[in-house]
Amino acid sequence: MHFQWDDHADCLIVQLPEPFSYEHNLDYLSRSTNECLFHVDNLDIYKLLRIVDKDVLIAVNSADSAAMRIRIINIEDAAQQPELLRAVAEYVWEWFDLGRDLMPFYDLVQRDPLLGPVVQRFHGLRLMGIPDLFEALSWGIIGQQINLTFAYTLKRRLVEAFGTSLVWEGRTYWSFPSPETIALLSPDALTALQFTGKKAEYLIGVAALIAEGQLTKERLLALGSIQAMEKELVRIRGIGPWTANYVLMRCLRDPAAFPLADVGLHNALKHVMGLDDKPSLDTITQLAAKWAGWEAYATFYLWRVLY
DNA sequence: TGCCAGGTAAACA
DNA sequence: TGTTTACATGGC
Repeated sequence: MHFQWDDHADCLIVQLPEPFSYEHNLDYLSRSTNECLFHVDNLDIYKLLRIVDKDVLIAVNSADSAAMRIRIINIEDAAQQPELLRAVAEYVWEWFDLGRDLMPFYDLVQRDPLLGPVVQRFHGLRLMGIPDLFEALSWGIIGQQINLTFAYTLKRRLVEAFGTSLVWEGRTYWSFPSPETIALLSPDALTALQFTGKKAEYLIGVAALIAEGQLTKERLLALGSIQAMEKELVRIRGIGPWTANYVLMRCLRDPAAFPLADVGLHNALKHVMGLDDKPSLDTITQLAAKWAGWEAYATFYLWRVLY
């Protein structure tokens, strides 16, 4: 990771890899007008980060294609805090998956009749992540078996009820609730927000595991293989194969993670294949064999054809 | 207005 | 081990 503080521009500079399309990433981030965890304003992305008990409001921009500029809005002497700068740069680095070399993926699928046109159309798109494990698991659980529009509504209710916020120039910025906060809730507090009883239990259970320190990104990553991580995640009540792979894909950053049961993936394949019905799981498994090692990226690119 | 939604656990055969 | 059903509610 390369980053430096630019005194003249008063912002953090993170070098961008090739290929990288800020526009395609921004399009992805703009897909819901009901997103509550960041705010896209023209070419700026505003986001509130929690960095060791401090609320840090950042604005990300990429005016030129070679670098990302990150303003740290609410902290006067950010330049004097190297740990803070590093934490911010690392967050953005993970969020945009800047450490990934995309060329092996493109080499693998550019001649694929299904994926070839898709990767060409969204060239430079990165798999936008959810670096925080609790947020990633929560978003997965929230999204189970409901439409995305409603999922965004539920997330907003959760965040606005239990998250932390910062007001800046008339706009309120939110960060995701801490697992410690959610672990202490009774299911009633979540069913009141229209969570189902089960999802309320799942979410509180996961929050407790993380709050107690039993479940961490580091522990999962230390297991080494994707199979071992998936097995460990699926042991947790409320986390099935889909959620486990969703989290492996967007948080643990395994490019071979594959949420096979994903309805969005099914509909995207139906669309690009020109089918009348969604393809069967067997058909998808056969197709995905050609994307081996890059199933997560294939899935993420395919989602883009729908929204 | 009925079917569908970025599934999972639990019951059942 | 593999299949079926309840969950629960909003969106379109």
